[in-house]
Amino acid sequence: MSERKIITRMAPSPTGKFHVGSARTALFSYLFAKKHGGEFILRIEDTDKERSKPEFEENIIDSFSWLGLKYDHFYRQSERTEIYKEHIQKLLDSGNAYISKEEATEGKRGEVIRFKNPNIKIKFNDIILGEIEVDTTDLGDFVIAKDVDTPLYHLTVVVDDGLMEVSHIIRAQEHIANTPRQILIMEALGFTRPLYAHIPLVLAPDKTKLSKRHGATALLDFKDMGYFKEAVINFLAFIGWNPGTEKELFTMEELIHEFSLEKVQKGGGVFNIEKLDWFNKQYLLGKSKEEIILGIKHFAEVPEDILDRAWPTLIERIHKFSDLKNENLTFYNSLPSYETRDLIWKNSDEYQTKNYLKDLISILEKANFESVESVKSSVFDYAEEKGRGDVLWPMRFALSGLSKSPDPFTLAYIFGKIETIKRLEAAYKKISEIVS
RNA sequence: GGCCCUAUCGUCUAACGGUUAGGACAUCACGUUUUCAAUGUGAGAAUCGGGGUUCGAUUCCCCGUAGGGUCACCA
Repeated sequence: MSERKIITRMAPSPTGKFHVGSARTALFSYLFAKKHGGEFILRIEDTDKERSKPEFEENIIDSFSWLGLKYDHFYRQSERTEIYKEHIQKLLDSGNAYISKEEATEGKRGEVIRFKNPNIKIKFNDIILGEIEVDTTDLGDFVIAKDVDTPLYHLTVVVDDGLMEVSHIIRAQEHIANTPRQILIMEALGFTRPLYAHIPLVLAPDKTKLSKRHGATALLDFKDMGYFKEAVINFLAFIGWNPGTEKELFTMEELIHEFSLEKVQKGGGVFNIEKLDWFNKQYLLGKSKEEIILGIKHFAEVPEDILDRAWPTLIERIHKFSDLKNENLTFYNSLPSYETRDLIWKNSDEYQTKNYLKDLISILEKANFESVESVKSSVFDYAEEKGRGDVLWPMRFALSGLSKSPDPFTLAYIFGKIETIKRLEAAYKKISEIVS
């Protein structure tokens, strides 16, 4: 359609932590540019001196770098005041804007610069939504700057998109209402009109726009919770877009290759954290031992020496590393404390259990602890003979002290012979006390 | 309220006029299992309502209804 070089941009304002919804917008913008061999711009919209904060700009930059969204150009609007000044003057000179005397009230100045609204109908063709027509009369003569040195959003956006030759404005649907007035300014300034693609909103479970009041919404919170960036990207890409095939797992490269604005949904999509967890689990399963151990160490305290054997078990029941915090893992570090009676399986009794424990100790003293399987094979015949639950439950309980835990063979393998025997002996001693 | 947008399982979605309306997440059941988890198999679950157009509408049009966005000297 357009023969212009493809240039997209993400233009966040540093007035809060970078949001997952914004991250999704940035991702789409990035994917589209890269798919077409174009450029992607990150532009910090910090004209509001009161609300803009350096730490939020830093948060935006960190967010981009975590996700691996590399931008080809970086701008900061606060450094472009002269440029805006020129254009405001141009508008003033051409009669498209004027200095307006206002009633100076609290927080408002007595003089602002307003755009002279021609009161026409503006029609634009949104790539996702189709044709949209709005009568700009309702907009009135809107304010574009407080004074020549203090430009406001609509003016700066138009000037920058024009000067930076942005070809496709890909932004959230909440900006639809802004589009007509920006087109008005754009035409007054003589810039080439870009193409628009307003992408659907990311919604909270209550179907309203996702915001701070809906729990974790800052992108980097997800990093802190131990989610993988691949999972977050994959998940975010699937809110409002899908490839039309049944493939669900996509790398960034594959997304770049497959992405198209035509397949973007019109309506908003709920941020379904359970699906994110599922994506994360898929990526977790594909991670290297080193990466996994690193993640585990970050969120849980498990003795270094058993990690080498315990890691596959530790990630079995989690979706993301922070889930480890909800697991009871203290038994890995020290001898578990438990009620002696809990050692006894269903219909078994303390006398039998005591004997099982004793036999288990002698069997395991001769056992091979090379693998889970070798432990299992040494114990299993005995367990079969006496009753699986009767033998295996006390063995597992002696090792973990928990009614829910990994199986006894795995536990024994993780702990090794010495620690395993030690725990079984402790259990034997406990049960001996109530038997005698 | 004005303006604008949207509408398929609970959720993310497929279908580009003709399908037993497909998949995924979640849920449930069953199998496996000493427990939990994992895993395997299977099940339930949707076209907002009403009119058209058409031989035929999830699909196209209109009207309702519902939901959302936006109405700053913020971005």
